[in-house]
Amino acid sequence: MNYKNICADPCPIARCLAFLGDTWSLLILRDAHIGLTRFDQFRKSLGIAPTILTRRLATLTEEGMLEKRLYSERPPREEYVLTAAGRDFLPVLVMIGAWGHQYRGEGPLVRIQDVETGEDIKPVAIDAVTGAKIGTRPLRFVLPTGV
Amino acid sequence: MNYKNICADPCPIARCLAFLGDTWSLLILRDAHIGLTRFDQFRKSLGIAPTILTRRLATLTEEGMLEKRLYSERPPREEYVLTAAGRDFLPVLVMIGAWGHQYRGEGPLVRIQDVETGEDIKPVAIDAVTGAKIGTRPLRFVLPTGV
DNA sequence: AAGTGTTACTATCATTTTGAAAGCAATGTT
DNA sequence: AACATTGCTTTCAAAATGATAGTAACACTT
Repeated sequence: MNYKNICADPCPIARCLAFLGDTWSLLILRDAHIGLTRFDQFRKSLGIAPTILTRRLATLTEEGMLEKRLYSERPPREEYVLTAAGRDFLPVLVMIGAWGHQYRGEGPLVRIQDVETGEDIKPVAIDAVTGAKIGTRPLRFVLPTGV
Repeated sequence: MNYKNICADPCPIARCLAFLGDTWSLLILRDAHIGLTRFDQFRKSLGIAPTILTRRLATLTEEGMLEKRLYSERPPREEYVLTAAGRDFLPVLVMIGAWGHQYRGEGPLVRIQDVETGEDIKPVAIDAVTGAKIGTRPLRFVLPTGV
């Protein structure tokens, strides 16, 4: 299975992992949600080699998670800001964090707070149709008809 | 940043990506949730090289997402089944799928149905404290005290 | 009993990706 | 004029990945 095959895969999870399935992309998105926008901010935060960072930022931009924005004309400088699609990825990061909190929670841990209440959030994924927590009712993965 | 550093990272997201940040691990977990358990099932489903599959299954087992179970004594044969931690990862996969459905939804797509109602689920991540959808209220990432 | 099939791998080696270090371009600052 | 800042690119070694072939342990069939 190569990149092209994955993109044509009818599974929406596979389509995401086609460009997010690597060591850095999700961490870059995490940092973007924290508020980082600039090349050197990402580089210092992650300790990532600049070659790789260039490539990842380019991919995330092509895939519509980030967009470049000129923040200085002289000298010309660009930063990377989240698009609507990138912002809508937050629930995924939050759910990953919730899992990590439960199963990899030893030692000091970053927490996510609601700014207004000042309390740690308790992320839960539910099915809006039934209102049930995901995982409490049996689910079925359905292939598209005619495949 | 290397593997060890990531594991010691106080961010629960980073701790997950330390062992899930690659092309295959999350796809293997997806297939495990669909019901696959055997080496050749994963291999055929994903088109992954057996060398890599061996390594990924071993890592996922070490990290407590899967466990080996003997399903035949003669000949000795083992399969890989989800642990509680692996099952609790479902919300993450579902949220990734929801994002992919919204932003990579062209063409025929796998859908996730509630078995009892027979309807497609509509996954939403909420904060159980405020009841608000994640992304509708400002959040803050808080470093552990004393760091 | 010999040959064939099944399943879960391992061995080998070429290709691809990653990573570390240094350097560069365009400019502001002193 | 010299140095600092920022967003990269170049170079090359090291590590990961992938394709192909093969193996081990057995069951089943003829």
